[in-house]
Amino acid sequence: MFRGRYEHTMTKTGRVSIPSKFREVCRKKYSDETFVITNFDRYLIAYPMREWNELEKKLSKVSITDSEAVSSIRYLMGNAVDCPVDNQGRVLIPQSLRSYATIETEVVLVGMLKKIEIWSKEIWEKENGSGAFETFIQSREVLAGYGL
Amino acid sequence: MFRGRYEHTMTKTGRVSIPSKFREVCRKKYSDETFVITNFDRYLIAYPMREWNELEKKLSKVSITDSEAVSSIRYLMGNAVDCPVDNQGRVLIPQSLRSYATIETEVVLVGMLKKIEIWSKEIWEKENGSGAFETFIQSREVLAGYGL
DNA sequence: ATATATTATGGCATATAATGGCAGAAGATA
DNA sequence: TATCTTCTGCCATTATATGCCATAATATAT
Repeated sequence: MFRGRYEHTMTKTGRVSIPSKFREVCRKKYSDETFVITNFDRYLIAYPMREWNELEKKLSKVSITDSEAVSSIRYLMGNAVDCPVDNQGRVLIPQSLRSYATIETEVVLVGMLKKIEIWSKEIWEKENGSGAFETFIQSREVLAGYGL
Repeated sequence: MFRGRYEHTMTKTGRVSIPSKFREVCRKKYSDETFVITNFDRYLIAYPMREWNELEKKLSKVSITDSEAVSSIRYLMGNAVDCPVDNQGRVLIPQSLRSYATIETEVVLVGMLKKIEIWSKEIWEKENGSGAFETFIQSREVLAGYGL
């Protein structure tokens, strides 16, 4: 599982190094080093290809006549991009996703179990900077519902 | 599976480049680079030939006595056009389909699992532009019914 | 502490993608 | 048959993506 937080810088061409611990998870657990990256709220989510394929398998059962479901699929699939990891351990994040998440140079990568979140550092600090501890203390009881 | 969204421009002669990632799916998964394009809603759908054949197989089970189904089939089949991909990776979209989807120059291509949607950029932005995320959040529960 | 390996990242060269332009081929129309 | 239109192949250009090498920083081993 992916865990931990890393701060990396993006090159001018839009490439970001995947932390080596994450790549190790890719090799050992998924024996594949390709991610599918999509935008979410104000940040990006990178799924290992296998996890993404599971999702697609479910989505492909949806009838083309179910227009509400189709438009959700259109959102998910339309924003998804294959991002293979190169020999230097980097992915190219396409312009569209960069501008969506307002990523320019400083990037925060967060391991989130089966996927990775990619934030612009600026937005990360706004939403998860100081105050994150207090928020955690206040809302962690909800985890009780999951056996914690 | 086809995924991702691309904005391309159509030439004056009505040719549109198929994104290289889509062509790669054609080669690897379908080992064929011909699409069948038909109109659907206010946009076009391009099926790889093999997927189109599957669709025809299902449609051929419909009884001629089911006049409602028959007229839907007539619509789908009557507008379907074979569109081979040329050496530059482009397809010619016939005039009839272009005018149906009001495509003039700017085109949005969306990977939708086993098929591709082709939108005029103008209509795309009206229906899927800003606010798409909010719509997605609101309607994604429908996907829960499919095990997501 | 020093040597060695690994990681992150910048820079550059090359390949590929997208697409405009043009010319000949094929087909339609008069 | 002559003329016009649309289709199709090919070349050229530009921007972007990709591969590779170099370096600096960090971690690991001896």
